[in-house]
Amino acid sequence: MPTNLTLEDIAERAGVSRSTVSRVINDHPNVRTSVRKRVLEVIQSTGYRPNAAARTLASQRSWTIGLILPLSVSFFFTDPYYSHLTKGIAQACNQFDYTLALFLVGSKEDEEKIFPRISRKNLLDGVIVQSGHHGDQDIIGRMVDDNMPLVIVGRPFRSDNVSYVDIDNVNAAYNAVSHLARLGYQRIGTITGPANSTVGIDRKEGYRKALIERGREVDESLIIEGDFTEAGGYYGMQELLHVKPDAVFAASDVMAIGAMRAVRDAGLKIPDDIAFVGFDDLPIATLSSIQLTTIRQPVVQFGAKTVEILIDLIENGINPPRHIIMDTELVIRESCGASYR
Amino acid sequence: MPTNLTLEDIAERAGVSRSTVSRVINDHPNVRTSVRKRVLEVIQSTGYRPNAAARTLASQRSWTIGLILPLSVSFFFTDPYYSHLTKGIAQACNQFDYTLALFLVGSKEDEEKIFPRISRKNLLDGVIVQSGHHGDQDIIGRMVDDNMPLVIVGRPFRSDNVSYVDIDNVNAAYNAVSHLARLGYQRIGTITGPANSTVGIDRKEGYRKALIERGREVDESLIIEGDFTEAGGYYGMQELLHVKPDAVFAASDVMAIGAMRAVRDAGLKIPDDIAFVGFDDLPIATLSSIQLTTIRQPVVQFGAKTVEILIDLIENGINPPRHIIMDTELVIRESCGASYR
DNA sequence: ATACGTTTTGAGAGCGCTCCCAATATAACA
DNA sequence: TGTTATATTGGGAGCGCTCTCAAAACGTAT
Repeated sequence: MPTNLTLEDIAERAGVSRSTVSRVINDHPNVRTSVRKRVLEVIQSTGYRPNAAARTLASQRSWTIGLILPLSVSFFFTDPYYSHLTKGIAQACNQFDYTLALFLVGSKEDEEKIFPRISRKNLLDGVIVQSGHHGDQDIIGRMVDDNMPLVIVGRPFRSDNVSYVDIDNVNAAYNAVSHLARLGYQRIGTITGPANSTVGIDRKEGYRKALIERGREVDESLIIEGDFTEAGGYYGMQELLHVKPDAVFAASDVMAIGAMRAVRDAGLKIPDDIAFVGFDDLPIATLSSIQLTTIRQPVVQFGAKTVEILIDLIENGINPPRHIIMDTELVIRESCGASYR
Repeated sequence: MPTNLTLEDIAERAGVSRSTVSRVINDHPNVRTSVRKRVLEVIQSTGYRPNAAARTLASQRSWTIGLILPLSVSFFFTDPYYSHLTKGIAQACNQFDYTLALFLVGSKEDEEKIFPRISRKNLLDGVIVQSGHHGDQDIIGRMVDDNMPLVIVGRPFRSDNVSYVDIDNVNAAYNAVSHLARLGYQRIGTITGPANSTVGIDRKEGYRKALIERGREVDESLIIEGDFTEAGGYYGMQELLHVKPDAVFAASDVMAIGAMRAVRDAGLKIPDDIAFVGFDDLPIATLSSIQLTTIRQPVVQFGAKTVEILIDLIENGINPPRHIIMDTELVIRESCGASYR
C-alpha cells in the first residue's frame, strides 16, 4: 500500500499526462469531467500521496505558517490564554488548509537555534508572532528584515509597518474599572501586567482613565505591578491588602484567581469585603468558588483573524500594514458584587 | 539583502563547486579548512539561506515532525498538562534541530481535513500522537498504515507494534493510595479519569490494588468517574461527599483542585476533614490555598524522551517497538495531612 | 622520481512537482 | 462545410538541492 507513486505513475495508469493529473489534484477548472473522474479513481485506488517538498519547490509555496511564541510567553506558559490562542490559530490553519509550525523560543540560545531554521527559504510562507513585550522587538525585527509575511498578535512596541491583531486594552480596562466605580466602590485598586508589556501599560492606562474621568484621584499605592501569574496575583494582593481597597481590577483572570486566594486567606469575603474584575474570560473564570466578573477577549476568533490576515498577506502581497482591533465585552458575574447592591 | 541566492551562486562567488558548498553547509568532514572558511565567509556576507524544500526533495527528509493532539485532548485542552507536554516536545525538537508541526484534531471533520495533509510525502519525517483514549485508535491505525515513524505519548489501547512513552500509572496510583492508607485514613475515595482511557483505567486499578493488598474491601460507592476537568472534580466530589470519605485520590491535579473546592464549599477543612492526593504535579498543585500532595510526572522529560525515540526511529529505521516507562515520584505536601499525624 | 593510498573536489543525474506554451480536440458560428 | 473561438491536453524546462562516482590533488613510502 504505502508505495512511492509519483504524478507520472498516476498519469500513466489513467492514460493521461502528468500535467492533467496535476490539474486534477489542484482543482484546476479545465479538465473534462470524465477525465477528472478517471484520474481521481486511480488516485483513490493507488493511495497516491502528493510530495509536499516537490510541490513546494516548484511552486515556491509551502502552505505552512509559523507561530512564534517568544521568551516572555514561554515563561508565562502557565497562563491558559496562550493555549487557547494556539488552539484558535491551529484551528484556523486547519480550516484554510495550512500546516502550523510551532516555535517556542524559551531562551536566547533557543533563538539562535531557531532563527536560521525559520528563515530557510520555502519552509514557511509566513509567520505569526505573539508579542507585546519589550524583548520581542528583536524577533519582529528579524522577521521584517527577512521579508517574511508577518502578523503580530497583540500590539508590539513599535507597530509601524507591521500588521497586528489586538483588542483595545485601554478601553476594555476602562470599562472594567468604570463598572466598579458605578457600583460605588471608592478604593479601587489594580494589579497590572508587567510594565514592559503593552498590555500591562494599556490596561493600567484604562484604569487611570476611568478614575480620572470621574474626577477621582489616582492613588499610586493602589496600583501594584503583577506578572500575569497566579502567584504574582497572590503576592500582589497581599501587598494591596495593606492599603485596604474595596475593589480590585486584575489585568488577567489568572492574577485575579491568585489575588482572590490571597483575599480568602486573609479571612475576607468576595465580593462583600473586596470586589473583583478580571480580564480574559478564560474557562477558569467560572471555576473559582466565586464566579469572576471579567472582560471577555475573543481569543479563538483572535487566532482565526490573525491567520486570515496572514494568508491574505501571503497570497495577495504586501498591502499596507493592517491594525485590527477586536471587540471586548464586560461579562458580569458574582465577583464584582453587582447583584448585591 | 533578502535575495534568492542558490548554492550555485555561493559556489561561484567562493570559486568552488556546488558540491563543495553543499558539503560545507552539511558539515561534511572532507573539505579543506581554508576552503571551508572561505565558503562560510561568502555565506555570511551574502546572507544565503538554504532552500528547505529543495533539500527535502533531494534528501527525502524534511526534518519536521508532527504532534497530533486528538479529539479527546482538544476537549481537555483546559488541562495544563497538555501545554507542558507540548512545551517539552517543542523544546526537544528545537534541541535536535527538527521543526515541529502541530495538528489539533478537534472533530471528525478536522480529521478528514488533516489526514491527507499529514500523509503527504515528505512533509513529516515522523509523528507523535498523544493518546490513551479509545477514539485515538483510529488515528494511530492510519499512521501505522501510512508507514509513518510513530511514537505515542501514553499507552494506547492497542499497544502491540507501536512504540510509546508512558509512566507506570498503576504503580503510581498504588503509591498515592498506599500513602493515604499508611497515614491511617479508613475511607479512601477516588475520582478517576474516564473509563475509556488507559490512564483512567490504570490509575483506578492502582487504587484498588493498594486497598486490596492491605486486606481492605473496595467500596464501589467511593469510586467516582471523573473527566479530568476541574468541573468534573467538583461535581465528582459533591457526589463523593454523600458517602463521607476521609481521604480522596484524584486522578489529576486539575480534578483535585475542583474536588477541594467542593470540599471547601461544603464547609469542610483540608486535610483535617478530608485529605487529598492528586496526580501530575503541575504548577497549579502548589497554587491552591492548600499545597497539593501529588504524583510527579516528568512531563517535560516525557516530551524530550518521545522526540528522542522518534528521531531514533526516523534515522535508524524500524527497530522493534519500544515501550519506555518513566519514573514517577510521590511529592508530599500539605493536602494529605502527613505532617498532622 | 615513481607508485601507491588518501583526501579533496567537481560533474551529472536525479528528487517530483508546477507552470508556461504549443498542440490538439471540441464547440460555435457563418 | 469551412472557419474561428474556446476548452482540453501534453511536453519541456525548470525549482535548488543531495549524492554517487570518477577525476584531480595531495601525501608518503619506496
